[in-house]
Amino acid sequence: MARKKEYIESEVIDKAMELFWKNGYETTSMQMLEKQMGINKFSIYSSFGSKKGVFLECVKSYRKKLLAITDKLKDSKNGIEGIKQYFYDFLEFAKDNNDFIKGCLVTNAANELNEDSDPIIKNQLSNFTKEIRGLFESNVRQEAGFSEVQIQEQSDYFIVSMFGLSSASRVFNKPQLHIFIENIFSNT
Amino acid sequence: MARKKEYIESEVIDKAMELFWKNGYETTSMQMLEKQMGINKFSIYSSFGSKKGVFLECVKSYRKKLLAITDKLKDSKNGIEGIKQYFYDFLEFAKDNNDFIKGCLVTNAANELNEDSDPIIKNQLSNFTKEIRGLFESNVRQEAGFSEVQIQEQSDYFIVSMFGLSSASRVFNKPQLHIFIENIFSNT
DNA sequence: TTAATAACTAAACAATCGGTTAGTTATTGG
DNA sequence: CCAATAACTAACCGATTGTTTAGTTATTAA
Repeated sequence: MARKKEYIESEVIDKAMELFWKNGYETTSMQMLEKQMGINKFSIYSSFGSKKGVFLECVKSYRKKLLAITDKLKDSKNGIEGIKQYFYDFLEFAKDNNDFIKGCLVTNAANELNEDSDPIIKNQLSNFTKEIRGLFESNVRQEAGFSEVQIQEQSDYFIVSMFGLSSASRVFNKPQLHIFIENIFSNT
Repeated sequence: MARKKEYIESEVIDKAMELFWKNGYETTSMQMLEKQMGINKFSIYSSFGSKKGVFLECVKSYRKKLLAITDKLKDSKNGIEGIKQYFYDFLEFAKDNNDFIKGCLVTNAANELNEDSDPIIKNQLSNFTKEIRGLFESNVRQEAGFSEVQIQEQSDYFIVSMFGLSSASRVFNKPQLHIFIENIFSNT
């Protein structure tokens, strides 16, 4: 019927993901995406429609990759200790080939947001954050003696710590981030 | 001799600061700066040389404004309790007219950084972070029973929490951020 | 009053932004 | 083998990026 695609969409998305992860949304240009994905603009636009389309597809793929880690968190009956393990697993997940810790793709992008940001992207990132928060909540709930209010407080605290871990990775090195995690969980 | 400037440099810098604070470095354009500062490109360039020049001047001014809060932290003999107060003071400092919490100008900008970022900006932001960390350290040192290693760990923990507070402000509201602060200090 | 100086306006600069499109190349069913 | 179809290349789009510059207006010392 017609010519075959010379690339696999899921593969080029994972390549694009690296860029968004490292640089955020705005700083990543179509030119950079062309180079990194190894295909040209036409192919990118015919496959994903727009830059936003590429990004949202990357978020989807990122979410999928995170599932392996969050599944472990979901299945663990270790309560807050399970969350701690999640933070360590996440740190491994979030580093590139040079041990540079990229933080969380989603929280990095969330940090770019302001009142005027694209509502679709805003919504996607917000939903993602809520999803993780829900996982934290159900784990905290396993712990004895917490009221429903305290459970929410603790979960939000862990979410905010995740943000901190993410932003701090730009300034701190890996051992320091490990100290950070130890400190987060030192009072539980 | 010649015509007088029709603006005061420190005043237009403070106006520019609002933009960088809210939007970060990249997203803030010269066009936006012109409008917000109330002067045109020529004046901006003749006063500050470049966009980078404007930004670095903003960081300087931001640092000055923060001094009022850090001075309180420096003079307090309340140890970690003093740091807690600093976090609350900072939260007040970091909100705009609509109660939107902008986070920290410096940590917001730090979050944009990657390996390829401008080394001058990178350095300025890193120095700033170190300065705050130093303040935290001297406050933690006031507490009894901490080893030198523990003092550094605690200080880094507070710095990272500051990052978290900053990034999280994009997603959370003010009451939740207050809960976050309470949680940070609940184990001390 | 006038010449010198500096701050102003506004248009333009090359480069890049995200996005499109005309024309060519490869694949496949009939 | 050939027409139909879709993926490719590459030039191009208008808009915007940070930055510069030519020309005008205001100020002041002489």
